[in-house]
Amino acid sequence: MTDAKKDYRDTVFLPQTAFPMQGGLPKKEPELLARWQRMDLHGKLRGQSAGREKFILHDGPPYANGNIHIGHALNKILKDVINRSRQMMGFDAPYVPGWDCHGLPIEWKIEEKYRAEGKDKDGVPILQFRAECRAFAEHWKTVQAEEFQRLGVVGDWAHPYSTMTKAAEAQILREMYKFVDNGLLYKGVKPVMWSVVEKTALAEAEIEYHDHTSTTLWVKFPVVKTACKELEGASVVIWTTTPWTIPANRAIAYGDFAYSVLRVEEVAEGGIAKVGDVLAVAENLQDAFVQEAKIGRVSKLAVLAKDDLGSVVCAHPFRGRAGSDGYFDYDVPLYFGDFVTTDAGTGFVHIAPGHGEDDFNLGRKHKIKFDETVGDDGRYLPNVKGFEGLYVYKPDGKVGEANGAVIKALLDAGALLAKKNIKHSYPHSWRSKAPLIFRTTPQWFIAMDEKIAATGKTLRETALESIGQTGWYPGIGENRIRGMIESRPDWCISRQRAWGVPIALFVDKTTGDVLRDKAVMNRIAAAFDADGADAWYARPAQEFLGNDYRADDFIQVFDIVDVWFESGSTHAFVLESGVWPNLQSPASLYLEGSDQHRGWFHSSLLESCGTRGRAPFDKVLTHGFTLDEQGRKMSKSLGNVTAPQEVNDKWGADILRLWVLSSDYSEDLRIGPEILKQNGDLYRRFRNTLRYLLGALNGMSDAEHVAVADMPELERWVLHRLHEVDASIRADMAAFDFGHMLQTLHNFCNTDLSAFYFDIRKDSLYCDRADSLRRRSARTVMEQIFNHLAVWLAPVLCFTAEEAWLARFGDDENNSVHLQTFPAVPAAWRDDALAHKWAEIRAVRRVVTGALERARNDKKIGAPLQAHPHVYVSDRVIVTLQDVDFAEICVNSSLTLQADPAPENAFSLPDIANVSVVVELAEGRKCERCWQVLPEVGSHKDAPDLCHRCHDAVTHSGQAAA
RNA sequence: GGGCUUGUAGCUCAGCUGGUUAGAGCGCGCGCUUGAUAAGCGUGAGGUCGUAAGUUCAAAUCUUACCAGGCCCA
Repeated sequence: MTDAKKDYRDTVFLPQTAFPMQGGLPKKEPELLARWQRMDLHGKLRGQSAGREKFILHDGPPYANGNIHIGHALNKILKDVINRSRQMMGFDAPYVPGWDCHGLPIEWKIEEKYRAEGKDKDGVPILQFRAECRAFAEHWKTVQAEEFQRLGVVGDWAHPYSTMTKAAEAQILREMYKFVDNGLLYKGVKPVMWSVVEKTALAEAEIEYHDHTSTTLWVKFPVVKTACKELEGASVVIWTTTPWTIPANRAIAYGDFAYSVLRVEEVAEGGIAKVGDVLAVAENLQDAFVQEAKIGRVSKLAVLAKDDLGSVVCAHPFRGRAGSDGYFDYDVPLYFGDFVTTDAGTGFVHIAPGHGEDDFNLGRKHKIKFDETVGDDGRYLPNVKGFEGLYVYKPDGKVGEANGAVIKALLDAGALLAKKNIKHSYPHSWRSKAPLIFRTTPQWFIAMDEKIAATGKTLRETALESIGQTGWYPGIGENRIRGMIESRPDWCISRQRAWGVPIALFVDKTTGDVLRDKAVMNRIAAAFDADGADAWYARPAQEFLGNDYRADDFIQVFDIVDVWFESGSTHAFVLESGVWPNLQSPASLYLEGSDQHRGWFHSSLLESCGTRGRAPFDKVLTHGFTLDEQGRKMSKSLGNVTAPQEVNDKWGADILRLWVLSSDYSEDLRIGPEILKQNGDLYRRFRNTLRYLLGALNGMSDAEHVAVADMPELERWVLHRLHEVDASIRADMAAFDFGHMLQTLHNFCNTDLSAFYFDIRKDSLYCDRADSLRRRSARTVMEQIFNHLAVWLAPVLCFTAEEAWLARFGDDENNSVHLQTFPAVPAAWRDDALAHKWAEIRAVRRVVTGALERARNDKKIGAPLQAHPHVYVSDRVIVTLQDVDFAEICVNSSLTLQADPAPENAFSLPDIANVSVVVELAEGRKCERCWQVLPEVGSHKDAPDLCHRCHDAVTHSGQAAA
């Protein structure tokens, strides 16, 4: 033959596209963001979908006090994918992002700044302080908005909501007034951690634990009433680390374990017990007690169990005390407490409901009456007769006289058995470092179990009903929030703080009643409309009260409302307000981390049930938390933190989005370098599929289109798959099952397209004449694949799908994949019989590829085009395969199908019966253009290296596609 | 300590109401291709289903305990 073979590369239609293989996302994504901004994508979306059925995902507001972390990214990405997919399913899905701006963490930041400047918060005018808090929140709101948008989140970023706007503050107040109107708001008391130095309550996070030396006491409480003979004339022994709480004692708690009744037979040196005393203590603490109390010898009279103690009533050790005017003459009953342990003490816990959490709860459970005993300055109040005015802690934080006075009184009463100093961990103020006390304070509550006049139901009942009417995703969320609502106490909505919305009420100084005058409340709310909540601090009380009342007769309430009440009211000042006319209430969906069963879902549910009688949402979806690759919590000290900003810069936001959707977000999600790399690989498959399609569609025009009926079976099978995939992923999107959707899409790209359809059609695409029916059919179908795939991927890979879309349709600024809806799939594409047939074809093909692999290992062949498989199958299968070009399907140059019995050495697969393959070399020479090995090559004098097809194609090259 | 919850190949996930040798994709090894080429195709090796008991003819799937996580409380 000729020496120099002709190079036919230029006559082959190789894929051509400007869409690069490498994403370069960190650089590309900001460009696309700027483009969306320029073209006002969000505005176009809204305009385009006006009038459609609405889907309202109401944003739960993040707290504006720092950069976003990976958990924020997870949350916002998930919301964005849901919004985008609903939009593309044909809904109008407007999204208004929001921020939670009031609250303690921001106050702390400003206080911290003051401390650094040597200033004291209390010396700063409150309006100035609030202004600084506002500026701080505003700053972080701006930062977070940037960071969220970088993730590709589309929404009304120009008009977000926040809890600190005037309109929001005014509406929050109006929501509170609704609870005044419906009678659920009441004033009660609650024990809090109190600093007598700062005269303020402290939140959990403001408390530091340091060692502190406390005087501990063992004290007798004489039994005065009991059904248990063994306890007649005996005393119950309690142990306390806070002697000053003894005057506030109202009960004694016992546990579920054995108690001994002991008779003192002998007192050791220094002991103050008396011979003949009969004392009850927990059995396994009795030895320690006997030793501490310096009791020489005891005899055990009896052992009692939990049930023996239920009916016991003691007297307070100060009963009948001179100078107390009978103040202590009440009964001290015994109650079971599940918090009682035998770690230390006597197994009996003295209960002062005003001075401890467990104490308060037990008191509430048994409706124990009690007084406030200690004032905000740390002194006993006047009602504590005989002790009034004594300091528990002095204003300088030092121990006051109260302990000493109590100990002396106990000694006088003969009730003290022992005392001892111990060093233990004790709560202190983070500011003054002074020790704290538990103290009841007046607070505002929303009642859970009072009937609302309008409905005749309690808030708890209404909330529980609403839970049943809400769709919970995953379903287990319902159990969780139901349990919480069933068991929660009344909602304490007041805080003694500065940065928030004041509970703007007036309380009558003489009656203690809340002023419920509509005119006054309206004036206050109007002032909030005009000036925000600052009005409450800036304007004189008389201005609100008008001419009907005198400011001197009322106490103006300066407590602020719990921030959970604020965010629980977002449905009112965002969805219902009319400020965003796109929105409506109730929301279709609330979506947050599973911690919000206790937080935002919970407070929104209660707020809305109390004011509107139903939940503000139809569905609630929760996601898990982000952990590192080992499933551990992320922390700076472990060095396992993945920051979204870093992922954006290294991989791109599309990879982060892919990570969210490829994970099972209903559980906790893991993230780290390996998982990101994996998602990078996953991404490449999607990107390359789009890229191959773009390359294959180079120069495609409508003139090339082929009617479905005229297409080869392979193309019609692909259309069937499009139909199938479309149905599957629409169902997935509706059910928020994006993991399954992504898997379906990935398998489609991977298994159906890349490894099967594209692999087979490469030959036709590259080498057939441009006007051939086969090639035109392939391009017609590939156009459909592209149009579907790009749109299917758009909610998840919002940047890449757009990039591909523009590469195909031009970057006219009105153009965007995000303005598309999922294209309709003609029902005619579905062909179950064809699908069944092609499933069988692919099964036989697997045996062929297996045989080719063995031939390759035997060095018999290299590329599949060198091979000519002899395929031995049953008559039935021959019928299946006879009207398709099975050589083409297996990417071989030629192939023989035969129904003969297979030779001994034929290749077969265990799971595919009656199919065996023997691989031979294809006969003939390699066509230099299409690389098929065919006997005909050499028969054309003018082109001795070409097969018939290629000769024809080259001869008619003028008709080649561009 | 309590409530809810999770634990299947290196990774991300399927495995419904218990029933043949536990699946997929990725990654990894090997081979092919060099006309999707920092790509494509084929193929192979990976799991005592957290551990231990129990129920059952039969358990990843049911029960109990334990271990290791997570969220929310205390």
